Amino acid sequence: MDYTFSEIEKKWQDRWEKEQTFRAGDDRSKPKFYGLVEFPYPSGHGLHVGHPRSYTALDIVARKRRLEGYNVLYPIGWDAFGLPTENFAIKNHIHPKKVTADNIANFKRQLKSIGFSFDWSREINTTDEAYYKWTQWIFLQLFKRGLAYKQEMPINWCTSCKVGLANEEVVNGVCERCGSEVVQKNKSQWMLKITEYAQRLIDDLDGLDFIEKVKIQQKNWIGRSEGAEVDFAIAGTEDHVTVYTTRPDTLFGATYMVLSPEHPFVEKYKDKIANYAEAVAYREEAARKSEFERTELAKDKTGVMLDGLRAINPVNGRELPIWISDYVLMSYGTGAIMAVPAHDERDWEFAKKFGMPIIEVVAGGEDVQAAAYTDTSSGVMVNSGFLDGMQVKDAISAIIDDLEKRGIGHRKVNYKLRDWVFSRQRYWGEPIPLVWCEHCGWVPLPEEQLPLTLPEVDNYEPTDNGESPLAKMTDWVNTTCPKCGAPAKRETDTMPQWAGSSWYFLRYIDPHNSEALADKELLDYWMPVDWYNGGMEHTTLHLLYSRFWYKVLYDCGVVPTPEPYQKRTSHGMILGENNEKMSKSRGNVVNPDDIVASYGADTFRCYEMFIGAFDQATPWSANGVKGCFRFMERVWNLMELLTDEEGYSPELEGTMHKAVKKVSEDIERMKFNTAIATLMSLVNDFNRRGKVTRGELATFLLLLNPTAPHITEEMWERAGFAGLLSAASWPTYDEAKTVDDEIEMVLQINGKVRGKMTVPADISREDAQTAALANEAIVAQTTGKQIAKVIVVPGKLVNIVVK
RNA sequence: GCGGAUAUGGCGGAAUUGGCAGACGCGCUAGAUUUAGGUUCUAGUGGGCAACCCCCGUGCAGGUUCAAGUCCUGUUAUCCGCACCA
Repeated sequence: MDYTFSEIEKKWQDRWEKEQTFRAGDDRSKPKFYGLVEFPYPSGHGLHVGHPRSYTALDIVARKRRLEGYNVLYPIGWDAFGLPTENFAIKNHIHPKKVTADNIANFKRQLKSIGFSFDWSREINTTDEAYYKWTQWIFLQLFKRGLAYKQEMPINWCTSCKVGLANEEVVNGVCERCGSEVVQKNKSQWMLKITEYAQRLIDDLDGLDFIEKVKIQQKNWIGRSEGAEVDFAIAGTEDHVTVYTTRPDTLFGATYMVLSPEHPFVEKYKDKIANYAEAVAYREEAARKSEFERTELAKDKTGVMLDGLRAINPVNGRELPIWISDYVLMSYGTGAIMAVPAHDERDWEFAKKFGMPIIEVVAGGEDVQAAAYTDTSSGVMVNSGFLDGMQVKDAISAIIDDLEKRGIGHRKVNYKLRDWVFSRQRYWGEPIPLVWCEHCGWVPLPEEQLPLTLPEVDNYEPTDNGESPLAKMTDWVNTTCPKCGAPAKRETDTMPQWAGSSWYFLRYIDPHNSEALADKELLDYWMPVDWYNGGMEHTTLHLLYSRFWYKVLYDCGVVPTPEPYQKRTSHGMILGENNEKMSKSRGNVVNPDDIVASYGADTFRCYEMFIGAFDQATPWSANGVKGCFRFMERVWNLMELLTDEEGYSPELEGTMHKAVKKVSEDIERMKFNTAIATLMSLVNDFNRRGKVTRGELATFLLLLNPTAPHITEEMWERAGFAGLLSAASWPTYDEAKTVDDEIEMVLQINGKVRGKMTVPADISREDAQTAALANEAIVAQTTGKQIAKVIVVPGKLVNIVVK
């Protein structure tokens, strides 16, 4: 009988939809499982083969959990606001709303063709008014708690298109579209105070089951460092400049100071700075560079010494020259550093280039004139007054105590994490629900006026002065102050795409609620998300942003737990056949539709899981897909080997119990490739023996079902098993039956395999040693040699050491 | 630069604790079946050797150990992220 996968898959997909097989239930007495995957951005390119890697993995987990008796929530939706849609709309004169609807329809068709067990009744879309009403509501909570504020921030500005650009749209310092120069332009932007949550975002990671690299990456991104702020007096003034340093112990080694080119002192003391014009020119040059370029260590250090401005080292009264240089960033610390070239690589390079003195203050390294001595953990202080002779650790405490006593410095914890720039000068995003009133300042819209909808207009193209396209829509912009009733203007910037995706997992719980973002009791039942899988590239932005929002909602009493995701795992990228990232320009893109059409969804799902280690990048292979298709055919042909015996036959009993154990454990560890390998071996065993019993087939179909749901349902039905396979129970195994009575032990001489012997599994050390020494192969090779030692590893091997 | 990872046959990968390196799949070779084969089945397949024995073999160089893909030291190469892409 032919394996007619397209008919079979259509049949079961229709059946599941009709019977609502995968709808999350209301039975709150059952244990719940909330599995989450990152909802897609519905781009015009359609589904990428990378999406199903994540979706199939958690689909397998979700299906297994249902078979294990859990009430499972496995939802999907659309993260539909965004730049590409807006740019496509502008270019082709189609409204972004229409573009979005078309793209979603296509994505939905594709996802359905793969047979994911999503609860489609909970589908959400971040661009729906009923959805973004609550995105706006959350923003208002942030605003009311003082976590949203306005600040001048630089944006990328294309001098020719006269439009703000995303970093991605800036390629080598020029505009991606027109090739013109891009400069940094200051604009007042809404900011969210994620830094206020920095410590909690670090601390609360401890209780979570996140893969270690995610935790490490988040911690490094937040970048907590302990150090001190120290005031350096400006010579000839009452003023001082404050620096942040993690190495206050090296204060005696400071030989100059460096300010960020944007540091306010450059303006403040422009009259004292003889070469002010040169400094301004340098600052303008720096403005053209991205932060990435500026901090690159490999590049040549540049800078300008401020002629006429000098600082005084508070510990020894020495006068220090003040420089500006672009490797010092205004956005970190205080925008000013003390330079200790002997013990900091960047300072050392700078000092070498500009002939600044290098003074050793920690002894124990090589010659500091030849290279900076930075890892000073075993060093001892020298040339440092009262610190001399101390260990670095003690010196840090001693110097800070001294500075604090004198009132010119104090301990300070800094975070690399910066506040979240929340404004976008774009049309296709959530409007920010605030009104500017001359009398009252920024006034939030009353909650009953939400959602503040995006005006439906024909012209959503960028303005030529850097304002959002909404700024041109005067009917919409001009309003009255909700507080005093005077004429007022709406905020015209919109929210970034991150907004809608920062809380979407909450909406799935109660997607149609018009009174709250979700019902409290339902939140109590379903939260936290039990298992969230997504890409590593989201670790430092989306994952951190959504943890931040969730914590704010927790502080507001809206959600029941301090953390949203109990478990976070991550999948590797699928590369093109040539081992490069898939992209249109490289011509190595694989379309999921083609695979489903040629081989079926089950083969596609199976291959996506068999392709390689789940957490690692792997190239696509057309031949690999064929291999999985052959596996499906061999599975299908098992029907011809089916006998009417119930249960497992004795010769395969151990194999069956081992397979159940292996597949069950492998799915939990996301070792999908080895789970499938086990199932392939099982089919080989059935074929080798020329039959499969009903009991064996039933177990096999259950184990394969999460991976290949259609073919297994069909075979389940044809074999006459009761009900839907999706409603059956996951098989169990007997640990005792996974252990063999007899095992093969390896015999080694000096660590090299020289023979094998079959012995009872529970053989004692002594018996194993005796049997090994009596073994023919061993006797032959040990005769005439002296046995120095015999090592027995029970159940594994005997190693005989001879001289 | 900072941060995160990876390196095993011709290829994707396997090897939960240090204990038979190469499971499973692809590809390849030979044979069988088939009107045909880009179908299916059987056997073989890390390298060296005619062959058993044996020797070599997990990026590279050292080390620890009865035993190292796995642990330690050093080193090289590649990939991913870097805050307005999602």
